[in-house]
Amino acid sequence: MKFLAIDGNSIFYRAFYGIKLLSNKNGVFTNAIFGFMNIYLKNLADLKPDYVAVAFDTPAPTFRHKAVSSYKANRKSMPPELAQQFPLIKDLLKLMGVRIIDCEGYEADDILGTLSKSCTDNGIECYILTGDRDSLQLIDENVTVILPSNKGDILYTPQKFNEDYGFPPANLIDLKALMGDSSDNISGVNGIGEKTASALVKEYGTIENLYAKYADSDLTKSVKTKLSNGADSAKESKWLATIIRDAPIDKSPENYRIGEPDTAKISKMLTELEMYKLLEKLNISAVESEKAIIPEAYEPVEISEKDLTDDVISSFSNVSYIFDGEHLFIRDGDFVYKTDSAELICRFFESECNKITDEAKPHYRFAMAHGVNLVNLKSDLSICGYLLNNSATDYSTEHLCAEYGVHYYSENGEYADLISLDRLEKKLRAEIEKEGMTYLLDNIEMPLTEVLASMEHTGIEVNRRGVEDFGVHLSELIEETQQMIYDDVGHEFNISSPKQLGVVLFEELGLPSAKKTKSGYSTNAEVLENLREYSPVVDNVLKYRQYTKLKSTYVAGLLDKIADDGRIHTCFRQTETRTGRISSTEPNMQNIPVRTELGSQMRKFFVAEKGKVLVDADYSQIELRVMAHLCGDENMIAAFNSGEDIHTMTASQVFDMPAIMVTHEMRSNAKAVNFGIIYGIGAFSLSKDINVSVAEAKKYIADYLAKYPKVKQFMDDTVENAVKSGTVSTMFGRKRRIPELSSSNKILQASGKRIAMNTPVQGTAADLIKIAMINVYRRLKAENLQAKLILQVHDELIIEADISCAEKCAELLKSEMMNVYKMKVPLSVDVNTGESWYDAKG
DNA sequence: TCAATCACG
DNA sequence: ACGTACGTGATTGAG
Repeated sequence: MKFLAIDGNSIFYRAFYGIKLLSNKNGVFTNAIFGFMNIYLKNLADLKPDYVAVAFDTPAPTFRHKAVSSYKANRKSMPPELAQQFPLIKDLLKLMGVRIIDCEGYEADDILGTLSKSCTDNGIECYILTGDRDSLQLIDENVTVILPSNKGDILYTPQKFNEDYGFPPANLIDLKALMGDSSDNISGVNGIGEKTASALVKEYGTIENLYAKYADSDLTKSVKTKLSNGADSAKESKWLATIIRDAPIDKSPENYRIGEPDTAKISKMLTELEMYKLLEKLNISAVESEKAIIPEAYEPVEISEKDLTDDVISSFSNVSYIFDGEHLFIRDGDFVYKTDSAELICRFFESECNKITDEAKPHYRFAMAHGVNLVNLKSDLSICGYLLNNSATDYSTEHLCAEYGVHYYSENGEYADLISLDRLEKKLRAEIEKEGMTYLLDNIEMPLTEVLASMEHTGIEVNRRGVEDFGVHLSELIEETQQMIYDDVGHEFNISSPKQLGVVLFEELGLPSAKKTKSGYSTNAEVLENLREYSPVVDNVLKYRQYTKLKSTYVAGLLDKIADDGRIHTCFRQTETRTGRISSTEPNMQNIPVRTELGSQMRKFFVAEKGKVLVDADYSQIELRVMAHLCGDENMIAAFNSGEDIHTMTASQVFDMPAIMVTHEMRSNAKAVNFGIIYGIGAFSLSKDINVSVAEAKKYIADYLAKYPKVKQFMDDTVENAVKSGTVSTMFGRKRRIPELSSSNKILQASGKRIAMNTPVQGTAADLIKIAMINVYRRLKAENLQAKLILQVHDELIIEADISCAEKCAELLKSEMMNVYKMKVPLSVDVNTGESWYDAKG
């Protein structure tokens, strides 16, 4: 028989600090619960105990016999994010049939001490799970202590303890009696540290034995004096360090037998906490959870399978379907139709019936690859889920069902997703309507999916030879630079390892002010930039970094992604970002180098195919214009209406002088402030950015906000609103929850405020370009132009157009982007045409 | 798997 | 007193 006794407080603390802050959509924090359960479940699986107890310190401890231990020393400063999780973990454990135990006036480890003794008395194997090494004193042949750690748990048996400490576990309290423990307010013997204490314990065992013999021993005079002076303290310390083993608690192991879990309540609780991973681990399906929430949503669905035919397809009016690229299932009421025939699948996609599905982009890709149109797709549930909660990572039907309390028909086996779709869709639609996002869904996100699919499908041509040659050139540069670094340093090392590089720069070469540290020296570009004058190595390291970045991420990375048609087909992700932007992966086509001369060469290899050109258009300062529109500041609007360079105009207005008097530096500083405004400005960062004192930066910001009072008004209102509602939104109703605002952590709060200021601006700009993309896509199609939209880079769109219609496309593109929405300031668009992306960038 | 770094808007 | 601007993705080294 096995007994698992857990120090609840200690493990819970470790779990909290070991896992980044997590919360559900109501702002209830869950990271400690998650971490605790991970540790608990792992040990449960490993040990398979018959009995389990989780001991907690009493909420208002009155420890009569000893000082508070380390984590309790911090009790006053226990963050509310952790404190609020205690009742939850206790409830959860109880639901899992685990007994929670505490005892007025006793610490958790006293309870463990008592339970472990009781186990020994009853011939039961005892395992103590704790993060507190104090408990190691409880180890004996019958009692094992498990210390969880990232590298795997450490099991302390008497043998293992002896190997580590060099004496038996029972003497741990003697060690503490001598060396003390500041975190537990145990004083020990003054002047005796870990080394001496350890040696003494190894030699004498207990302090009683030590004090009986030390006077006649060959210990040094100094040690003898210390021991003699500290005799009382040693005795007191030993008593303090000794864990109590007869606390007044229920000592009968049989009363700690693991009970039956209440799965219904567990799944209800974990669903509310949005802890789906944990549900999965517990092997409790989400089904039971929403049965518990809204049982009325569940009605059994009887399904008859039929084969799909043309006649059947033409009879559809509203259906849901799933498609994995090969197999199509369609549900029409009580009937499920399936087929693997590409021809029938295309027929279905083309048919007029209204369709809902889980994730539509691949379906559009399939249709395009087969030369047909997927029409009347009304709802993509992954996108619905994204609009309702853009911080999730999983928008699968099963997940969404769990989150929104819809029955997931897992009892229908392979049809579970399919059978669940229509109910889920109704629920999500209702939520979206409630949140005012129906327009956003129907008129922006849903139509956009097809546009993105088309862009992915078309792809962009790459000059493979050019990239390869560039790679060879880079290899030469890398080789040269590397050799120069090795020569200067005097030996070889891995320049790409920040750790090794840090040692070389700051220890071997002795470069100054290794200011920034965090698990070592910081060696980022900003730090190195300031060290250039000290050694030629620094400059070469910066070069090496640039070359290797280009080589590995861009040359090698892109070559790897060129498809058989000689083009790159990136994946645009529509449910990824918190602000509403789209992202690009495999490869990321939104971070191709442009800011440096060498890097921008890469863009020469992205080309139009023969007989075509690239038409590139980008918005200038769209985010600042959105800001001007949103806040309605007359001065800022006037600056944009003047049509002059906005940063110069800003400088002119803020410094109150004619534009012609604005110096290069003034413009550049004004530009930095303009950027800062969009990000939720801070004086410190601005000062670093434009290299002035914090005080000066402060003045810049103050002057700016004084000149543009409605900007300040807008920021204040937005933040105030965000704090009240926990949410911000864009012009088109896109929402973002900001749980950081309800954190007690000031830094997180401040970050939440910046997010609140930035998201409406960045998000609205994202909405605008999405609308423009849809309009451009439709016009190219409607006007039958030999041209395709192929890339989007946040404020930039690229069309590959037949030379014959390039001019028309340029006009169309510019006009659709400029006139996408009537704003209080004009939207300015620069458009250029060229053979390559490099050329088309003006 | 995570941290550090750096590419983009 | 604290840490220090918003949003992404890919690669590398190291645990």
